[in-house]
Amino acid sequence: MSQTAPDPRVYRTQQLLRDAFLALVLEQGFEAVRVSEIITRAGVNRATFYRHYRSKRDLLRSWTQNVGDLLDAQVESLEDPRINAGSEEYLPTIVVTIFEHIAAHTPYYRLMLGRHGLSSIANDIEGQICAFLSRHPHLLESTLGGIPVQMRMRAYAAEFVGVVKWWLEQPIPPTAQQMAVWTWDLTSRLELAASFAAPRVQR
Amino acid sequence: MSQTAPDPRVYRTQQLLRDAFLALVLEQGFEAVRVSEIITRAGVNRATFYRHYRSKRDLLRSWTQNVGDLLDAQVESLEDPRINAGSEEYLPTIVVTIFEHIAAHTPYYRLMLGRHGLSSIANDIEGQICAFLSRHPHLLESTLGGIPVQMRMRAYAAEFVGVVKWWLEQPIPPTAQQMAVWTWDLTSRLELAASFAAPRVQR
DNA sequence: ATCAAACTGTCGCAAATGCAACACTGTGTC
DNA sequence: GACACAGTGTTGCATTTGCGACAGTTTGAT
Repeated sequence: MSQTAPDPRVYRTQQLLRDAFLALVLEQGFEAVRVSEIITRAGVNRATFYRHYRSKRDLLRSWTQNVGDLLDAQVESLEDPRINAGSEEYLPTIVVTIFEHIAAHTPYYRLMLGRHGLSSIANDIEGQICAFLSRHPHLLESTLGGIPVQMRMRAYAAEFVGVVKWWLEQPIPPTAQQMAVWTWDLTSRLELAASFAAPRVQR
Repeated sequence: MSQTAPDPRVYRTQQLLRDAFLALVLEQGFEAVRVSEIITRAGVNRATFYRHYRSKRDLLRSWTQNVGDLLDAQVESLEDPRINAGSEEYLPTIVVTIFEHIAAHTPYYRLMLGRHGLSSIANDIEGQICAFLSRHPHLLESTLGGIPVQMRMRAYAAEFVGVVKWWLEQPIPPTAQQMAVWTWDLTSRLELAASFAAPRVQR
């Protein structure tokens, strides 16, 4: 997991470049954006840009990387991700944490998943989610009616991305807590349905 | 007129420091704000702060200086400040320019003139306006019923600051153009009243 | 009065950034 | 093809900023 450099100057310039990049992509689309435009709007020198990134695509990769690392770090810092978050029903804190993470990075996720953004990246994000699930196996029952774990991860990832897309479109979005509850309910129902259906599939 | 350094880094840090300073003064008042807080919130190093300013008061002075210089530059660039700005009645472009300038620096002026800001600075600003009027004598008739020019400048300055304060308080403020028209009307009426009253005062 | 803690202001050195110049690539025009 | 033109990467050197350490000052508690 690559650490964001602790030097405030680095943080600043990267932030400036990302802000400029975000605005430009929303205005013109990813392909049309030029490095020159990014650095002009960010007020950053060309040489500085290339000291951080090799291209605009690399900027995007790096951004995704960092946001992902942040989520990982946040999750790692949880004492026990399986513990109830305080609501009456059972609900792992990790689910709430994830939605809070998205809320904290709304601009990024709106860019990546929104209708006018880089929705082509949604696939990558689903892949990242699968990787995330692999790193946190306690989120899934280890076996469930013989359905391959990989397939279940893909199903959950797609479902999750869809829900998040919907969330990001809401003018008055529900809280992260509320989203976590609903999403957890959904997931449980999926698992339940699968556990009923599985025997028949297995014959 | 001190120039703002052309180096983007300088511009950045000064902007960061001003933003942090503005927020902190509005939260706690000028006296309570500490240099440590400013630099922490701005994400700027202590040494850097002192390379630019000698104290928080100096930061304020410098900011005022810069905003004033900007206004001056804008006015200097006008071809003929006396020309009609496009409305049907006579209205010097310089008046519109001034209100547009204030609109462009609303945060600054709200801080300086607002109820919860540094209203103690209003005096300094009135002084600056007088100096500004001195540098642009075409804004005043050279003689008017024997009333000392200095006194008339003070009157206009006070009236102007009062109007601007009102403007900055409006939830849906009138446009700069509209403000210019109204203010110009007011001023004209002042000059007119004076020209009637003056003979009697002179005996 | 004394002491600790927090804040202020300054210093030298390390790291990041800006700048100007350069070669290189594509792109369209004649 | 020849050409101008705009955009891409790279390099050496100047400037700005961050960092850590330091001494002096203010503040507040005992």
